[in-house]
Amino acid sequence: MTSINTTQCDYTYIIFFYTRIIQIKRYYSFLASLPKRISIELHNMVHEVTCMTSSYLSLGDHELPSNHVLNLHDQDQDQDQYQQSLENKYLVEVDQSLPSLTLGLGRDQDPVSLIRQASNSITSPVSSFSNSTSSKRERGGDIEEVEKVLLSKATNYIDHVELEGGERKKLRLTQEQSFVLEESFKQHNTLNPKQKQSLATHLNLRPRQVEVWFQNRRARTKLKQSEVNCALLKKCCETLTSDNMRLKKEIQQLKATTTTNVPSQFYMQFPADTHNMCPSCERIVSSSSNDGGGMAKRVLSRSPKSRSHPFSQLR
DNA sequence: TGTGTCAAGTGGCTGT
DNA sequence: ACAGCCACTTGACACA
Repeated sequence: MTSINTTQCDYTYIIFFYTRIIQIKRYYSFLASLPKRISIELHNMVHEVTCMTSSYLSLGDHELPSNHVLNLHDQDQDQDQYQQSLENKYLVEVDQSLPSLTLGLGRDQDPVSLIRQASNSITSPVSSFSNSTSSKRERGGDIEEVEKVLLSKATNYIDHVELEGGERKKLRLTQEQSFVLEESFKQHNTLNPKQKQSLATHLNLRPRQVEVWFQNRRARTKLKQSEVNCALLKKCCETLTSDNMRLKKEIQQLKATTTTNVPSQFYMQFPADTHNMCPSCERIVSSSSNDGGGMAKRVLSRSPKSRSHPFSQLR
């Protein structure tokens, strides 16, 4: 229906749109099984591509209404209508600079600038909603990269069909998805690319989403662990404080006793009645044993483990 | 309405 | 240069 003047087209430019059309068709077959509302979104996508390419894209049995088929001569009018209709629907990221053309390349636009425009309208492949462009995962500019980005973009339409007025909608994982991810996390808390890809395929998520889930899950685990450690340290601190108090009292008592009954040169040979081992660090803090050993002796017989500090054990 | 949770964005660091 | 990870942050959402 639209005549394509290939002499004016860069081959890259053709490949770009052709790739996108194929991807959308691929997604359409998936979406065909989903509720009508999702299908509406797909038609919007198709419409977008139609706008961009000015060529009619057939979707098998689900053909677009005739008013969705663009004509080179009424693009501007149709563009306005399209923008208007988008505002009433659930579509994401309506780019005002949506390329109005075109494989036919009329007016004063050149293929290179158009393809740049199209690429710029595509946000980060890792972001479902953000318009920010600073992601370091967005590197590369060849067709293969563009293809990946487009694929991601198409997926975003599926993931976020609930979007209204361009607002960001939070993705909630289903119980099944969470369960599978949890089970996987129990087996290995990091993923290699193959595992990531297979999980993503199995759960119908993007690999990036699986990756993010694992990152957040590791962070949660770490946070929980540090809370446990904190509680443990608090307990240890309380024990040490009370031991310290008791020791001070006992020292005072000892001083009082020894100064009256025993010559000072025998101080070190007193039974170490008031020392025992700290359960965590195994340092001698006090004792209630009557084994007859002196404090010096007990300190010397300290376990080699005492070199490791309780705090380090908690790490 | 305040708060907690969680998916996702961002920037820095590190290993290859 | 790039990928992967982490710490920190943001924003949507659920719930009391």
